[in-house]
Amino acid sequence: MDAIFEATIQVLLGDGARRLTTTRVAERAGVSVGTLYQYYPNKQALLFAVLQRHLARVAEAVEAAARATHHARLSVMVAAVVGAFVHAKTERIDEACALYRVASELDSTELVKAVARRNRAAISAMLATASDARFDDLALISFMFSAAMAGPTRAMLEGGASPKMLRALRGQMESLCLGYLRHEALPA
Amino acid sequence: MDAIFEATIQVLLGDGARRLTTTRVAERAGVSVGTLYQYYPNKQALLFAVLQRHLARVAEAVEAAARATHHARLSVMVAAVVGAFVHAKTERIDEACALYRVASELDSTELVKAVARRNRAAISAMLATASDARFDDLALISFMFSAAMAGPTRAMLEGGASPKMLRALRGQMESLCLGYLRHEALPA
Amino acid sequence: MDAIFEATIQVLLGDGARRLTTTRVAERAGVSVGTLYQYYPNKQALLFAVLQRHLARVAEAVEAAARATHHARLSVMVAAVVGAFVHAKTERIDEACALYRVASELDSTELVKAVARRNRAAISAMLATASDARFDDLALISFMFSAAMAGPTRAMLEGGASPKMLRALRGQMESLCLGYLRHEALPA
Amino acid sequence: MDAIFEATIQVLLGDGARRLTTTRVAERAGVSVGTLYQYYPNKQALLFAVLQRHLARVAEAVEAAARATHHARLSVMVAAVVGAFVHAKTERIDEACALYRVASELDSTELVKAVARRNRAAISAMLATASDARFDDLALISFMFSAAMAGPTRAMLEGGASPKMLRALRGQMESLCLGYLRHEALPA
DNA sequence: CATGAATGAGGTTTCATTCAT
DNA sequence: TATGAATGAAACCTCATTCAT
Repeated sequence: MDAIFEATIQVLLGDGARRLTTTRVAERAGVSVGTLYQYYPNKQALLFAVLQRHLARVAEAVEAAARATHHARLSVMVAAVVGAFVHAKTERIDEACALYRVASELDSTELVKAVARRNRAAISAMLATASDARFDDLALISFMFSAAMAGPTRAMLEGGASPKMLRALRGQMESLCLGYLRHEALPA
Repeated sequence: MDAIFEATIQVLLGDGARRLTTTRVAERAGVSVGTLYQYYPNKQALLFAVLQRHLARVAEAVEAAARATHHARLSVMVAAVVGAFVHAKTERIDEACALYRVASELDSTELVKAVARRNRAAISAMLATASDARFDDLALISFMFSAAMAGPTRAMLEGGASPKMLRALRGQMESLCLGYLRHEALPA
Repeated sequence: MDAIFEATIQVLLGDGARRLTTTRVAERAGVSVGTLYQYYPNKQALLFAVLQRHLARVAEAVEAAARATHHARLSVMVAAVVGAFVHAKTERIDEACALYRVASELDSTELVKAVARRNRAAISAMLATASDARFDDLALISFMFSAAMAGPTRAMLEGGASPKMLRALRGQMESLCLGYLRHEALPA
Repeated sequence: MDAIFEATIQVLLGDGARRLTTTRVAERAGVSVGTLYQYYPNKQALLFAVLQRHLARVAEAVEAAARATHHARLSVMVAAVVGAFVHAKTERIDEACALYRVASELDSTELVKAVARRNRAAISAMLATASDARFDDLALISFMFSAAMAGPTRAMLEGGASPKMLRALRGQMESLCLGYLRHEALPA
């Protein structure tokens, strides 16, 4: 049920990860605990599902942006991917923010890794077709690219971003990533 | 007591955040729970202390590196700060890794913010003296600098870094940060 | 419905008494829980019914055998009753086995007592007509007779009877009961 | 703690197996649930321990009686073993009675089998030395002997034995077992 | 009649914390 | 000061039962 999903995020934000109990989530969702357990076999499964949906959305956004800019110039690629990433993370800013707090409660390592792989694959494929640059170790470079987007985003969300900074974020991240890629591009 | 400190990290790494109980920590430390409670008034305080020590170390390393390179060129500054950051995080790699897992158990936001401020202040002060560049919004730029270091480091530690990547990390991070700063430097 | 009956026994055997839930029984029976509750007002009633049918069958077998051997000799009586008892218990060996596990879940004392009374009454009436023996305290003797049959049968079913022992059981039980009755018969 | 032991039996008798909850046991024992769980890691372990102590006592009584009558005559052996068994079961009649109700709640099959083996071994060893009888299949015969004691005892305890019957039980059981053994003894 | 999602009381278990020794 | 048994609130989860469809 979708109400349970939303309730989980709300409780996470309102009460914190430590106060997130199945009972509280059910209450907030307006259902009984029993009902919650009919949809999710246990607490971990619930959190896992919430995290998964969020990560999947972000990954899809990145993949779409990457696919759409194959064969473009670096600056276009970076603008597209960074834009998609920031937008996906920011669109449901509460969700993203809340989920940083559960990822560690959870055996989510595999899930996080899998999504990270997906992102890197999309980025690698994209960069390989750049019209104005060529790269040596695409695995390493796409890893850095991803991490370079994740770092400031996380810092911003966790820090309680000021509106001004949030607006500035996208431009700065483009600068960060583009600067890096140009620095690492093989000499023509 | 220092044994309690170490025990906390060991338990965190061995059993995970969910299994970290005061009794288990005391056991691992070779003392009784009662003793543990004589040093730390409650579980949160213990975790807080552990997190604080780690963050303080990193902050000190960054501050020292930043102070040492006042008036130097950008590339020297970046090399120093990135080197100090990576070294501090990597030196006690288990500790760093373990602590990512407690941040959520804890109302550590304030602590994390405070340390982040410290880092940014040090970096701002440093960048203001760069011999070969000048910047407009130092607050924003030092924020991005910090976040650009944190992102790949975290990704690497959480992902179970391969030795090869770990070695490559430092160079890549220099590239990332230096590329960014040059891109953002005001035209001479 | 008979499917519910069978399902109950299957669940009991397959999953144990602790795992026997109304939902599981309904599922196994291929109906919905709601339907189950239209046939049995509650879980106890279901178990009660299953136990009752089993006990009734055994009692009927014993009664028939007893009635059929009125006025016969002791050895004939014992052979008939033991044979009927063992056959009835063994015919649906899974059922018998399963039911030992619910007796405690259930306030079945009264039911068990009532059936025991029925068995003893039939046996008493039979023994009173033995052509070659007379007894003093028929209530006591028929109690012992019943219990002497029940003991080894239960031990065998609960212990997971080896085929060899199962075959031997009937002869041994005749020996047990006949030896007892002859020992207790009043001197002619 | 012994209070928990006793409380378990009392709750079993007073409230029935279905009402036996860890909370209730702790309450009755005058301790907190937490304390209960410091002595027994879970509910099953508690019940298991109670059952085990009872069965061990009975087995010890049977073994002692059997050992003490090696080389005696059958009638002496039977009197000793039956006497010991009935006494052990009757001494703590409430305990014995209560335990019939948990044995099935529990994965006690192995325990029960092990104790049964112990009893049969003791009885076999004893019977092998009888001065006035020899037997063919001692495994089978000791199985029947044990079961012949268990049957009436159980029937009596479960049925709510009348004092008169309880007194008569021992004599009747001797008669039952002795009659059987004589019937099965090989011809001299 | 049949269904099965929803309910929620109640069971088991954990664990931060205290305090008498 | 150190100990660790005792505490009990509170978490997770189950499952008999109901009732709108």
